[in-house]
This record gives sequence, C-alpha cells and structure tokens, in this order.
Amino acid sequence: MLNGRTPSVKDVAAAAGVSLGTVSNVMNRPEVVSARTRERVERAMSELGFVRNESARQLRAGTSRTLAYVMLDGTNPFFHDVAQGIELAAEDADLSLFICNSNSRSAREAVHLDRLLQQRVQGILITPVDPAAPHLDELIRRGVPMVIVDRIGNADSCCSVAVDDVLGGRIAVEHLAEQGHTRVAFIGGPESLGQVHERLVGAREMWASLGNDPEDLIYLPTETLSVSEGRSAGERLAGLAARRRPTAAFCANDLLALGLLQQSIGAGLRVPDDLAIVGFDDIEFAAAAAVPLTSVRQPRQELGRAAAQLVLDEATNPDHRHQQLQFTPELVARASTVSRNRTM
Amino acid sequence: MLNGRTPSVKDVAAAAGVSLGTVSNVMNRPEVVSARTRERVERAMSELGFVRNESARQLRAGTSRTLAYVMLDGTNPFFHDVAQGIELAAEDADLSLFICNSNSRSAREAVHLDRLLQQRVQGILITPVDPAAPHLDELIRRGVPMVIVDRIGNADSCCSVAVDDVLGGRIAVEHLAEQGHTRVAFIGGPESLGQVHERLVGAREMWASLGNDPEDLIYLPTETLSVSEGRSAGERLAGLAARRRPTAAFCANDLLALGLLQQSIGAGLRVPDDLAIVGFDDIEFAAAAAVPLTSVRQPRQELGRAAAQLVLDEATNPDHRHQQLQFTPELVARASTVSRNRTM
DNA sequence: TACATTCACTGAAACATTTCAACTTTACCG
DNA sequence: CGGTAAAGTTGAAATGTTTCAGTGAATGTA
Repeated sequence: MLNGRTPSVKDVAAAAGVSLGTVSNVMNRPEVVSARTRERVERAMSELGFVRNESARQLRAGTSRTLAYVMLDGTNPFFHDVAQGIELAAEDADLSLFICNSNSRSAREAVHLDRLLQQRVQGILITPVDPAAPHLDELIRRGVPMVIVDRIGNADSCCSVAVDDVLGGRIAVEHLAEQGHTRVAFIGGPESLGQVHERLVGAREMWASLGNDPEDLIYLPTETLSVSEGRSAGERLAGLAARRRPTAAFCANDLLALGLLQQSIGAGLRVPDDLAIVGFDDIEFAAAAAVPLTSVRQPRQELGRAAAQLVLDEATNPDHRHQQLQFTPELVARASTVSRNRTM
Repeated sequence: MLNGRTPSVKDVAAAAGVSLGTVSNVMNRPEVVSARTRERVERAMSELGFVRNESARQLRAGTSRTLAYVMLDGTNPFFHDVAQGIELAAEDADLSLFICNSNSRSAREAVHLDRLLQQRVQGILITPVDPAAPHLDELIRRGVPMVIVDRIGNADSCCSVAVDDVLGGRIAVEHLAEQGHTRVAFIGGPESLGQVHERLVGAREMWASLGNDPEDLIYLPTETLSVSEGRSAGERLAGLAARRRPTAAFCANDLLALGLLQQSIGAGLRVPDDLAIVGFDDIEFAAAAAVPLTSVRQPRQELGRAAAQLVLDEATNPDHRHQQLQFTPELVARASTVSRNRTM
C-alpha cells in the first residue's frame, strides 16, 4: 500500500481507522478530538514514520512558517550576531529562519528576494545594499512584511531598526578628545553606505562642538569595511608627515580597527600610546584582540530580536503601524584607548 | 477578477489567452512553445506581477529546490566559511541554501532536522554534535541524501568530507619541534569531540616519533573551543611551575589560540619568544591578530563545496556510491611561532 | 488527394494538506 | 421518554502547480 512512498495523512487515516479530517485535527486542533482517537492516530503516525509535508500545508493554509534575513556581509560577525537575535525570536514564534547573504552586491540581493517571494515567506528582514533600491519598493507594493535592519528607512513605507549612528560617532570622538587627543583620523568607506556617512557626521559634529579645528579631524576613506582595508589605512597613516599625523583613529567598524591595530603593532607602534584606536560594533573579536579594542557597542542580538518582533507584528496584527526603532549605542572603553600607565 | 490575491498561473493564462499548461511550459520548457505565444505569456506575467508559488511547484513536482546545512557553532567563523562554500555550489546548481545552527546542542539539532524533513529538502549537510546520534540514522533510513562535514563518518552509511585531523596534529607539533621547543602544551576539549581527539592523537604520535618524552607534551583540557576558554587555559599555563612550563602551545582551534594569545600578551609574555602559539582552522581572524597566528589551515570553502557536490550526486545520480573525502591540512607559519629576530 | 509526421497547444488529473458544513453520537434535562 | 444541545467525526472542496495523453493544424511525402 505504501510501496516506498513516504506516508501521507491518507495512510495514517487508514491505519488508524479514521478520516483524513480527523488526522488533520490531531495535528492542528488536538483539543477537538477525543483522547482515545487522538492516541490511536498518534500511534499510527509514529508507526508509519509520518512526517507532515510542509509544502502541501503551506499551499492549502496559505501561510508559510518561515522568516528570512538577507544580510549584507557574511564575513562580518556583526551580521551573524544580528541573525542570531532574529533566530531566537523566530524560535519563540515557532518559525524557521532562512538566512541569505547579499555580499554587498545588489544583484545577489535581488536574486535572493525573488526566491523568497516565490517561497511566500511570512516576512523579510534585510540589511540592504541600498535602501532606495527598486526591488525593496516592490516588496512593499506586494505587501510582504519587511523591516530594514541596521539602517533607518524612510519613515512610513516600512519598519526599521537601527542604532543612532550619529550619536555613535559623537561618543567615539568625545571619548578620544577626553583622552587628550587633538588630531584624530576617521577611517571608513564607502561614504555611500549610510552607516559610514552618519558615523562621520556625528564625529564631525562632536569635534566641532568641542571647539576643535575641523582640519584636525582627518578623513581617510576606504573601499570597504574589511580587515585588509584597515591595514592599508594604517600604512597611509604612517605615511603622513609627523606634525600632521593623528594620535588616534576612529574606525567605522571593528574589522577596520582590527586591521589597523595589526598593522600598527607590526610597524612597532605602541597602542594606545603612539596611536589610540576606537572601533564600531563591538563584535566578539574586538574584545579578544591582543590589545582589547575600545568600541562603540551596538546591541547586536537585540537589534535582530526587535526587528523580528516588528515583522511579526506586521504579519499578524491588522492594525500594525510602521515604526522606526532606534537603539542607543554605548562606548566600551578598553586598552586600545586607555593606557595602562595612565589608569593605574 | 484578482481582488487582492496574488495572481496565479490561471490568471496569467486568462490574460494571455492560453491554457494553464502553456503557461507552465513557458516556465519549465520554453523550447516547446512558439516564440509568439511565449512572448505574449511573458508579457502577461510581468504585467500581472506573477510570482510562481514554490510550495505548489514543489508539491506537484515532488522535488524541492533547497539544500540545508546544520552547523555546529555559529560563533565560530570557520563554519560560516564552510557555509559560504556550500552556498557557492548551491548557487551553481540553482538551489537555495537553508542554514541552521545547532549551537552544539543535540536537541536543537534534532528540531532542525525535523523541520528540514517536513520541508522535504533535497539534501542535508551537517556538522553533527555527535555523528552517532540516532536522528542521523533516521535520516539515512528515510533515504534523505546527507553528508557529514568536518568529520569522517562510518564508511558505508553516508558520505563525509573532512580534513585529516591526525595529520593536522602531526604537522603542528612537528613545526613546533623544528623551532626547538622541547615542552609543548596541547589545549582543547572536550575530548569527546572527534576533531579534538584526533588532533591530540596526531600530536602525540608525532611527539613520540621525534623521540621526545610523552610527559613533555602536556594536555590542558578545556570545556569548549572558545576564546574565553583560551584565556583561562593561558592562566593555567602561567600557574605551572617554571621548569614544567611549556614554551609552546598547540590549540585545537583558532578561537582558543586567540584567547591564549590575548591572555599571554596581557600578562606581559612575548609571543613567540616566551610562548609560541599554533592554532587550527586558519580563520581570517587568525591572520588578522596583532601577532599573526600560525595555524593549521583547512580548505574551508573547498570543504563546503565538495560536500555540496557529494550531496547533489546522491540526490540525482541513481548509482551514487558513498565516499569519504579527506583533504590535507597545511601549516601556515606566521609570527606567533617564528620570531622575527630568528628569521632576519 | 490521401496519408504520415511534426509542431503547438489543451484539459484534466494528481500532489498532500486544511477547512468547513453537515452528519452522528452522546449527554443532559424536564 | 422525547427533545435539544454539545461533542466528535466525516467527506468533499479547495489551494497552485506540473505532467501527460490527447487534439488540431500545418507541413511534408507518395
């Protein structure tokens, strides 16, 4: 009767001597079926090794049991931490999480979104390459619940969750100024990335409001936010004339900061005495560096968790209102800016 | 006619004035439909904004378009690199990749596998908590294509892809011996993890075959393979009596090595002069450390790619034979074992 | 002209579930 | 004991595709 096929509800029904509908009820509304038959059905299921076919379920019920996250850069642990937060929220809601990686390429992102659309996922969380890309508008037009992560989107088209990047830039520079630095580098890029732009804006704001010469906040642009770009920024820094050379660097993320740290130490500089370094994100590896890295912490898991809750609200609550959640970043001071001699 | 619903093939067929079957052919066998109607159908599709419903496709066609990878530890970048390799292979085969994380917990792993079964994924790649767990046998019994990654499974029940961990242990210790070390620590755990066990076995083999006293290869067990365990191993190391204290440490993975490196430098040791360190895996952050880490490289992406190819073969090739693919690890010597003074 | 072959398209069945109105059975009440 | 309500179960329809046997039309062949 089963010749090889994996068993279906029909087989279970036959084995338990009940109708299809009853088997379905056992799975979906166990409270409406009597204890005796429920037990009988459950035994039949486990004897046959029945596994519910999710495609059929989804087709008929019209609703999928998965969320998706399209991350920006799989080589940056920051995004995996965000994903972990989403995963936890998804787990609570008994949903699966589909993780995709656009690798900063808009075309890849579009391909992933198309697939997710075909999948009819319940909601999409995304850290977009470009929040103004047309394929994002299309999601909205289609009514797919979506929330933008790590970037504040334009107010009323969708929800978003992010940290206040301008403030992040401010507190990083404030900290360096407090440590007595009067010439500071900002390292990061491309500036088209909103995160980078806003951190730079915050840095400049604070620098000016402390009464410093704008010329003394030196912007060293990079191609990407990677360790190797951090290293090469270090070389450029070393190449500056001594009286122009900054005594501290604020990097737009921790990967850059780690690269810069490595290059500096390799070149014989003492960190923080010759060069102080502040990163951004506060990934695990920042704290684990040989000279533990001062960094502007984002609540990474919390970001993900909050985003998942918003997308779920949009998916299930008929009078959902879009909102822009903004978390407050926090400076975590470590040895890369605070000299041991000075503190002790 | 469409009132709100997302359009189906039926709507497209009506709009283009053809039958359902023709629309399906346009999507699946475009060569059998005439250029003129194909064009008409395609126009109708884009005008209506048609997106194929994957559940329905999968239900009818009986075959899904996704692979899944269940990774062991989401905090270790090594596994993300493996996942990236799988993703590339999946992309080539036009499949999606579902990534799950068991977080080293068998129960979580079982939950994920159950969901994947319901999803009827085409194949499962997994780095298992315990390769002998019953839920893995069940996959095999059900005939789901599966390959074990980063661990050699028992010969003929399924495919597996891994690096020769025993050899990895040997070359690490050989390298340290060559650098003149006569007392070496092996740091790692739990020993129940096959990878750890075999690396230790290799280390001991090589140590003995070089004619050293087994007593001088000191095993410092850890609870997990994490940065913080690396730090605490460093403290234990520092606590040893000076004449017992090793001058070099071989860590079972790079996270441990990074933790050890940090702790050692913080305690004022010079690396490699006071303590040489070798890691395992060669993740990006190993090369990016302040003192770049010598490490036993695994071909991370290649591991994933090969595993994906095996699972696809099992899924599509009727006379597939299980095989155990074994890659050769390679020592990458960097500053954490090779003193600058010595090389120059 | 009759016949065979190829080409383009059609229509209905099938996939495995959920849902829901209708039906039976049981329990309760006066 | 008759009537009603509640509880439990059934059967068929519906979901959006793919597949495949079949229908016509057009083309080529004798």
